Amino acid sequence: MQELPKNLDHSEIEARWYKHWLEKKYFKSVPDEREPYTIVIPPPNVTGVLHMGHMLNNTIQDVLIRKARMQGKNACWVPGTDHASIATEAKVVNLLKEQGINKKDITREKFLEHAWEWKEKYGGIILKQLEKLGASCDWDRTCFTMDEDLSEAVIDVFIDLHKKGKIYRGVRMVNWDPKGLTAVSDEEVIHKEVNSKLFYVKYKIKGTGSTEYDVNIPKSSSEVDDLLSTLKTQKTVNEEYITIATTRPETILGDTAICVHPDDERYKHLKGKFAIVPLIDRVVPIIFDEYIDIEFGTGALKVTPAHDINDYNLGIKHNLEVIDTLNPDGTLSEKAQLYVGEDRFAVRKKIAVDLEEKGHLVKIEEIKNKVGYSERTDAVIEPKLSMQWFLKMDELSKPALENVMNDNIKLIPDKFKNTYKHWMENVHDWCISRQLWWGHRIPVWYNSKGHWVTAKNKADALIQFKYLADNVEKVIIREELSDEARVTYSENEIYQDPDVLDTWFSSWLWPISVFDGFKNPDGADINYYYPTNDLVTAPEILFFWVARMIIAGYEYRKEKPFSNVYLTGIVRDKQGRKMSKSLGNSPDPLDLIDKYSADGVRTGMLFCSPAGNDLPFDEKLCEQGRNFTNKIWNALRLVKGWEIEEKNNNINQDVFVWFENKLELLKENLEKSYASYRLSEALIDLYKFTWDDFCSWYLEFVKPPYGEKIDAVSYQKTVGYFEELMKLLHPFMPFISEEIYHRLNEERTDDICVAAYPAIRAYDAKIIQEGEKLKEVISAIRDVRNKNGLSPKITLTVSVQAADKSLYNKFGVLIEKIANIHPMQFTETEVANTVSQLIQTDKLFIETGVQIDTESEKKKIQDEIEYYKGFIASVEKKLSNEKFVANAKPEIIENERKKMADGQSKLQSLEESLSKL
RNA sequence: GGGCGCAUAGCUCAGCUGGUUCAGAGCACCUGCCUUACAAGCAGGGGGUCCGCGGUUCGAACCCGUGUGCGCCCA
Repeated sequence: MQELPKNLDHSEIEARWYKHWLEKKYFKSVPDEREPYTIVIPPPNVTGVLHMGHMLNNTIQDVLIRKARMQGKNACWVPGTDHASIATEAKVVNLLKEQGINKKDITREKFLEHAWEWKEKYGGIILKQLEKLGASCDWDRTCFTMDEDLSEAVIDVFIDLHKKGKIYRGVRMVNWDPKGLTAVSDEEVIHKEVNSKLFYVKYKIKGTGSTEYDVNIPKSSSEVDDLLSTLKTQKTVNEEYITIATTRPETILGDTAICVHPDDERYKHLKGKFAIVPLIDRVVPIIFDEYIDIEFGTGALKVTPAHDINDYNLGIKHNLEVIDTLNPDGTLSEKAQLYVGEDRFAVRKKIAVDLEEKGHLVKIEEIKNKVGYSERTDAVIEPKLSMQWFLKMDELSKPALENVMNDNIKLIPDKFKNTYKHWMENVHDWCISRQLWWGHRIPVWYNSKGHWVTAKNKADALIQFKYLADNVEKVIIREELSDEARVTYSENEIYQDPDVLDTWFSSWLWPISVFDGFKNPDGADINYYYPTNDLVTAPEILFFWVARMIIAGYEYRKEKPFSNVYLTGIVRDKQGRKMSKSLGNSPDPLDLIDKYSADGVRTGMLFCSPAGNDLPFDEKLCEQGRNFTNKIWNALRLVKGWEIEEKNNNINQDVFVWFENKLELLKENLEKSYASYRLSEALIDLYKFTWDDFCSWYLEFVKPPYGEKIDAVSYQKTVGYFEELMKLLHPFMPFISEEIYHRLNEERTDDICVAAYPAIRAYDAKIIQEGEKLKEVISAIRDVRNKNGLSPKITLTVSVQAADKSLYNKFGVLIEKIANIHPMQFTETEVANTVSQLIQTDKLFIETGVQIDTESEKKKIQDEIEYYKGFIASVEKKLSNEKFVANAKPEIIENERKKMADGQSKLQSLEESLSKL
């Protein structure tokens, strides 16, 4: 027998087994006659490094896929990454900046070269890290959203949806970074609370107040001043103003309405009236909308549709003019009329002075408000209107809603159905364009007049243009074709849209495109693997990604992309904050694996993560996982340390029966947990079973006394159980289970990774109950030993009073061994000077060899008597309640009767003990 | 502002159709052990107004209403 080290070197076995599995191609999947079980990975960001969220997410996927593989299904887990336009482009821009290269100074082609170079160098890191976790992906199938085939699918889908009339061009408010001269996504805007000024500005109501001042035309500047002061102080009787509050007075120049709440008594009389914008005298309507917060400011809002998203929406609703008063660099444009070319913040100061001078400024308040800053340039974000591409969602989303609501696609946990429904019923059109270079370039071509066609490439675009031109000519043949309408095109004239598509516009095709389902819609792969089985992802992208995959699935395959969506929780730190790179509160997963082993971290993550619930991460959980691997390892050391003797004394026969039944019960429970995706529960059951039932009870039962050998039957049985346990554990702890499996039988050539998952057989609940009672008896004796400060080395004398003696006949020898007692004796009466323990209806009398503290023993028994008296009374009350007897189910009444009988029997027994003391 | 969810031991959570000697697990804690697999361990133990209030019911941690406190999503 070889000497096994006290602790297991996990990094050695992890490297060795992962390599072995790869060599054996266990993770590889090709279509065959077996039932497929498929998962597509939520493609991590190609710039990403593994974080705790990935750990959780991929551990869950690996558990599911490994179990399916062992169950004989054709398990296929497709890995890959997405190109993450925004994040990657930002990374590359920064990298170039470090090299002294400014994105603006190089061509698009050159930039993309750098980007690809970057991707080739760093893009695979996260997938390599997944291997460390033990992820059993089919690496041969690794995909990237910008791979040739996947890209083609994206472009084809754009063109197809455009043909179907689902894609259109429209104006939208974006987060504009005036310093970086680009739109940024919502995620890249940092909202900071700052001290601001709230300017109260009054606008005159048109048609009020006298314009017929009886004054002379001023002839000198001093006369002008006089006149102004006169006008300022002079209150014209019927002159009326409406006062608004704003933090951004420079946007007044773009105002096209004043809005108030329809229920606001202060302004009801202004219906149908107009206001005059100060300084530029633009006449704008006063509109009424329930959007207005009556309490805020004056209850009147200036509406600037070009520079605020809410104002923009009001503008659409009330058909307002949109006046964009800003240039891309944050200076005021010609349309502002005043301060043209000056910076927005300089103008804010100036305009305040000018408004004051003209008598429009009522007051200024200091307030705190939130202002968005660009994550990259720290410039104040400017909401800005720009032309974008949109996908119409109303029709497309219908099957996606329906098939989730009818559970054709199950969300786990199903509480997310509500959220999903709410979103899908209020779905907005999807803005699919991004002002970036890295990504799939929009397949739209323009001519110099702004006519456009969708086409896969320039040659195709020219053909499209020709077709368009010919048809325009035909349609307009009778009239003179205006120069503007005449479609022109030439190699040099036409150019492609500079924008790229949203990254989700490629990842929504993922479950189809990874199986080549667009180019090869009737291919072997797509037909076999689609629809996939389970998708494991985070609830935060339920809409961004999951819903859109479902939409694409029904649009392009007329079929769901997956049957179950397991929504994981968010991994949080101890303070409840989401773990994130920017907060720096996330441990490095690879360090954790190093410290606690992959198995340890996997179980640590799963110990505490029911589906859909946040996971308050604590490194202690990984430690617990590691300790679990250590426990298993040491169980192996024990078993491997036994010397075997070729004899069969049947000594442990009843132990085997108990353990086998208990094992079947465990398997049944595991199956229930798996079926409802309660992986955490399955793992905890396995943990408890392995630690308690197997290690603490079973192994102690069959362990031969010191210096003795074990009989061959007990050894074989033990090895068999151990192997079966390892199979059950393998999906959760792939490395140690494989290692143990081989250590238990060093000649074996098969691997647990592809071993058959144990089948469930029937069990006898009575046998299990008997086992539990046996444990109780042993624990009771240990308890007495502990409470009386008796060393485990002292052999105690125990008598038992029991109506049914079978348990003691069966397991007496075992109890004697485990609890270190002399052979048990049966008794019909109380045994004097002993400590008694009540086990169900049996009574143990334990001689401690020390003087019994009668008083405390009495107290203990009296307390129990009190408890049972109360208990019996409550049961009695129930049983004497006519309504209970009339309404409750028969088995429940029967159970109450049994409770009553048991309670009475115990009470009697306790009273007997008391009287003997 | 609209929608959704949560509240059970010090912590994290189970408690599946309202009914077991039903209030449970893991961790943490306390006591005793370096017992020849494991101190990353062994044996034992204490600990709860099931958030408050009201209701339905023979019976409520569980169902309904309401209050409070948290969280998330959308605007």
